[in-house]
Amino acid sequence: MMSVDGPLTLNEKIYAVVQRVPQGKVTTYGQVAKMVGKCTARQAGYAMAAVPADLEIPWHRVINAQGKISVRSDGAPDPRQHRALLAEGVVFSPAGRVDLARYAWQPSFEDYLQEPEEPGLG
DNA sequence: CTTCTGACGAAAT
DNA sequence: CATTTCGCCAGAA
Repeated sequence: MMSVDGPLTLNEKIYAVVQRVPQGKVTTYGQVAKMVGKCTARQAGYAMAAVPADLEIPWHRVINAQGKISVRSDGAPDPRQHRALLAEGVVFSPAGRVDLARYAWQPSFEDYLQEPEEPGLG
């Protein structure tokens, strides 16, 4: 079991959101961060870099706001991420970018762990 | 305990 | 479009 200081650690919240990204769709670090709530795109990136091999997180569906696969410390993007997306039907432009207007995941209100803004409930 | 490193994004210049 | 600044979690040594 993982130790937690609250219901979930920040990374666990991020993983929970990424797990909701459907096949054939992509999301961005910034989008994940907003859905998690108190989180930044940077944190989402850190979390992706720390995805436990135990968990089955569709981390390959998380790309940057430019619609491109982010490079790792290697200096180049992981080819496995590119292949995984192609296998799901995600199309890349000649520049190696994904059309976010077409493939970006459109989450429902319930997909959010924490409302990013006043939902108007109270 | 300290130090280092690691999948980003928005705004200003 | 390129560069700079800020944001500030988690694991390893």
